[in-house]
Amino acid sequence: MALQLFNTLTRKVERFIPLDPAGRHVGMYCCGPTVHDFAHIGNFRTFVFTDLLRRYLEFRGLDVLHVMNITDVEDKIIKRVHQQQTTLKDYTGKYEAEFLKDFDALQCKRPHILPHATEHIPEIIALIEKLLARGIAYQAADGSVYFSIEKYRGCGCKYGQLVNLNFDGMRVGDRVASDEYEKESVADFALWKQRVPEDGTVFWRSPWGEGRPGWHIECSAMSIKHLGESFDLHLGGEDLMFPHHEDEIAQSEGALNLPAGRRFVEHWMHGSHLLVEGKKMSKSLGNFFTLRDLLAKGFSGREIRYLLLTAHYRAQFNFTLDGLAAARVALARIDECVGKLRELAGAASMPPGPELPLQFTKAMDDDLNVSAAWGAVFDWVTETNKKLAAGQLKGPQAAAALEAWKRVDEVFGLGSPPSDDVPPEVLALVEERQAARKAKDFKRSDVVRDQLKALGWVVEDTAKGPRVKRI
RNA sequence: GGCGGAGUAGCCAAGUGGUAAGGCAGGGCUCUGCAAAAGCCCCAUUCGUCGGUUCGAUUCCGACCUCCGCCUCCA
Repeated sequence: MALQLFNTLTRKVERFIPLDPAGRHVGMYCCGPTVHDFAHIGNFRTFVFTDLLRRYLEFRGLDVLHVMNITDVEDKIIKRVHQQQTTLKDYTGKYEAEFLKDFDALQCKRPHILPHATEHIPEIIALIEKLLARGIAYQAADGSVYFSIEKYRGCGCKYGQLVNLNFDGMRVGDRVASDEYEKESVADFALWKQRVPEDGTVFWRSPWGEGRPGWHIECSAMSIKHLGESFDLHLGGEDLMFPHHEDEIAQSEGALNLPAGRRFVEHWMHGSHLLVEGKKMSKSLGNFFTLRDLLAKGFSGREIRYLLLTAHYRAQFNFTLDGLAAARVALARIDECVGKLRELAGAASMPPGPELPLQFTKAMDDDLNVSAAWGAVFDWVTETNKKLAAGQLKGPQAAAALEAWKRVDEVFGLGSPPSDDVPPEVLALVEERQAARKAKDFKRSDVVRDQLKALGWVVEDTAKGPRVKRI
């Protein structure tokens, strides 16, 4: 079977075929964070999804160039920079660093390129100039430059590729109507915003005067620069479909005037939102968790990653702490099994057992069906545990099983659980308990076990002696 | 109002025109001094509701109900 992925352009699951004639290189652009505040785990759901896709493409032998932008200029940022009397760079630098820290904690692979909007002003200006030259953009009386959807359509281009648009049926927000009245048409959007006093020190020179880029143009400029005029994959959260991605297509295809049959992006994919108590997690509703909130509750980045990876990317997913607790237990089951294999395998080295990777690939080829993939993993865990319990696994077989898991985990990216550094006082208690057990003083040994529990450790008596684990 | 998505056991969640994967929780047993871990067994005659097509539908079609998202900054 071949890899199939859902494409928002066609609303169908399609065979994924790279543009590269050799079928090897894949260009992948992900809409990254706007660094105006701490990101919440709803935001990170999308990044974990893009990480999963990248890793799976690599697992399938493709050579992925992964680009994720950092939006470091935007209305909210400008407002806060002004309020806090700081500079754009200081303000966004802080949140970018925090973002990347969380990104790493969730064990996402760093994109190969992390372009910043503010570092691509010349490319943005050049793109707008192309649109003006083609007559698709215009400078309005307020000095800002807008994209004309009417002119764009007049060029034979289609506006409304990702969503069905029916402007008559749309509820045009008050904000759009009152705020940007200089536009020729309500649906037109800003490419370059004329500088206003509230912008403070945040502005760049342009052929149209001082100002700053509109929201959508940065992604067009940066993706074209780093991935070319036509590339394979563009990803983001479902809320970006409209207007952001629709406008990106319009700007890019409008400016590039691509030959017939070619398009800006071949394959668009959108991750569904994370919900909290059945509602969208968002800053404005205040019902969000940041990664640091969850870390403070004692959960690890890898447990959160696991939870986010158990839901299909196109399914809305209701985030709850109960769900996270259940995920912790499920993950521990895998860890327990893999840990035993690791112990048995020792230094033995074997090629991977074929069954798990085969079932895994079958599941993931179907538009990243992670539920089926986890089903394969847990079937494998049960099988492996059975063999372990029966003493049927020797070093080489354990090594082969372990290698199979490693292959799969290159995609899931869970890695090993952090190894426990057992404090001396805990070790002392373990020894004391063991001595009591030898002396058949079980009352005493149970008291010590309770003491260990109070310290946050469980002790397991195995054939090879006692073993402690952090609770 | 327009557009899109979803309703499967206590919870999470796959799936198929031929009779329901997996995880968590729960119950019983084995192992254990007792536990833990692991193993074995049990846990949806049923897939929002009502119709239709069919030999047969949870899976296809229609209507309805409910929920969510987008249409406005937003992953």
